[in-house]
Amino acid sequence: MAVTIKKIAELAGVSVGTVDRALNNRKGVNQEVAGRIKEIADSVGYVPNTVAKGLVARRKEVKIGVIIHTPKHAFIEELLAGIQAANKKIADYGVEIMARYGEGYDADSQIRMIDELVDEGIHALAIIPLNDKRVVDKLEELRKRGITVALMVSDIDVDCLAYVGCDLYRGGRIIGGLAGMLGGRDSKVVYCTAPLEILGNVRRLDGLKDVLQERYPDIHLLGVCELQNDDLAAYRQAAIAFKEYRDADTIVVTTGCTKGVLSAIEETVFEKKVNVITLDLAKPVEQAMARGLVQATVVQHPFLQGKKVIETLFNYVVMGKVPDSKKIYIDTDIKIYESIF
Amino acid sequence: MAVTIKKIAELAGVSVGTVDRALNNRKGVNQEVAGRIKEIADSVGYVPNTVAKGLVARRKEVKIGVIIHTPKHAFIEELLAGIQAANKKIADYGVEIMARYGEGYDADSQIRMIDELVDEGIHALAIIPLNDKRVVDKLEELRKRGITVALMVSDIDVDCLAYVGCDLYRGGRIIGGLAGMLGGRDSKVVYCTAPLEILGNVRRLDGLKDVLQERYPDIHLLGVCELQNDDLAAYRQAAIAFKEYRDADTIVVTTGCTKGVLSAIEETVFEKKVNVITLDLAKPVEQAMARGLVQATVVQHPFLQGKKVIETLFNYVVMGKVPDSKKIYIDTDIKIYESIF
DNA sequence: CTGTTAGCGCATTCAC
DNA sequence: GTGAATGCGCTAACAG
Repeated sequence: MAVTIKKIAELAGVSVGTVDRALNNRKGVNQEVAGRIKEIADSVGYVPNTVAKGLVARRKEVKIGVIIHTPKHAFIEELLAGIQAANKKIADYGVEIMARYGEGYDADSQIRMIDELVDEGIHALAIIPLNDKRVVDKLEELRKRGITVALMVSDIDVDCLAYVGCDLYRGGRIIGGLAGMLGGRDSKVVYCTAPLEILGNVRRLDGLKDVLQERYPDIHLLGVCELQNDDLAAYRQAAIAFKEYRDADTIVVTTGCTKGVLSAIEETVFEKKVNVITLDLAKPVEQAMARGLVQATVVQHPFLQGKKVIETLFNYVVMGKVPDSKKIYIDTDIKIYESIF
Repeated sequence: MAVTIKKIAELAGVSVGTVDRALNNRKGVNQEVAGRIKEIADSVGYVPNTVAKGLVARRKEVKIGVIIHTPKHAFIEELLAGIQAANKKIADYGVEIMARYGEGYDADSQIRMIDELVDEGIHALAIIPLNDKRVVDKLEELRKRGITVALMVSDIDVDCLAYVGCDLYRGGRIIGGLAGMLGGRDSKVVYCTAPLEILGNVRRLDGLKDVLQERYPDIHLLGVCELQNDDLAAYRQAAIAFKEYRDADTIVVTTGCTKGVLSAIEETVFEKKVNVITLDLAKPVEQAMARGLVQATVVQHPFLQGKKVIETLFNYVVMGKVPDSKKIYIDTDIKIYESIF
């Protein structure tokens, strides 16, 4: 039987109320008494019961805001599923989640959403942040107002509770490693990326470039195509680009809209057979893997990312638990045909 | 504010006790009343509060037994860490974990451990089962006695709550796919495996063979070395085997004791440069990756496996939640140099 | 068959 | 500064 505040109260010869006040550093306790209580708690190895704490927490409803300000692709759907899963788990603690979606990469619009949620009284916010000074300032402002912020999916430079998501720089390195492994030492690579307004996409590209330079100096990065997050638009842009890069033998696709790009690849006549490396595991990618077009895909576990952001915010806001690290990285893994079929 | 049994009691014009009895299908409730209560609960979308449930559960201490009957390698250490992590999370519910370790692959010894734990009054058991009829029978017996059993790491054919672990057959397929990807269509593969008393190891080998047959018919599986789970012994056995397989160009190491085998590889003069594919991410593997000996490693997330088994048992025994599936598969992923460095 | 109540461990409020 | 009491939602034991 684990030790409770009641037992500590007995041992210290005080009431549970005093123990509670002492252990949680609340005001209104004699310094000496508080010290003695803490010592006793320490010596008996007291650990507060999170379940009971949770039951109590239920009394004040907590609202967590979510802002996903990017087109809704497979990745985002999975992310949302993860958020929902976490929500289900913590609903019993009286936590409510309020989500806002937006398309495009407009900082003003993102800021408007933040303000909306603040008006609705959120206590915490999970956001895929645009890399814009105004957004940074706004998030700093929230922090000052006591609203806890967690970044997800893409990290930017702002002081907040934590960033939860993949290490995208490493993701880029892994892609680079795969390119080297599959394409050989002197292959020619074309890199397709989602818009670089999302800083994570920039970092990923950096990772790739660094690996190529460090470990595969003979690989030639023919070009970088920044594609719109829309299947048709991406298709058109990619089709044009690939004509220019006909001597490519490795194509990397890190956009959310793989479908259009994959079509463009299949319709382009390359000089040799191309290896294709993609990001995540949407249906189009699976199908392309099935028919041998895609050799490997680098997965970022969006479901887990969504689940973890909410859990992190919940643990802090409701349970008072500070995350172990400011960077909560989700693994970046590699899947091949046999991983799925 | 979510709906509680109290509110349902009000709506139905009965007491909370009756609602509790009705919703949990306990005896001693009028059929009609029970039906009405269930209807009301349904219509208002009642979801029991797991936190409150947990607090109550704390009154009767629950014991979960753990049997790890295999040498303690890095994989097992991680598995244990996962079990401990889960334990920490559920200690607040009054759950205690009692672990037993054994070396070797002796079914009698494993059965003895099971009996010991049963004598100590466990309510549930997580076990890495040996594939032996007597073990199967013993586990069936536990089930009949009302002790919930979950298998971990290696699946065998016995009716229990669930198997939690990787799909090892798929793991074998992934290894096969990697071998094909790295070694080329006509490479020569040597496969080193941990003892085949653990059925999972057999399944993994099956997966590899099937993939080679289906997708890489020209790859030649030179030989299968069943190595002991002891670094020195494995080293000696492997060194002898590799002399015979000097024309190999791909070596797969799926033993827990990679260290000995990796040394043996480095000391053997192969006819060409060999690609090495390993299992999991122990220190020796990392180091070998760093110096370019190992190209890829297939990871099985032992930490997660351990965490998940305990959570699954807990959810069933304490919270009454039946797992969604009898097979709870943990992802099998691929890591390369850039995944780590 | 049904209602009432105590209590799981903690936080909070109100007395003192 | 401190103690006592109440309640979070649920289960179990006891009363009726």
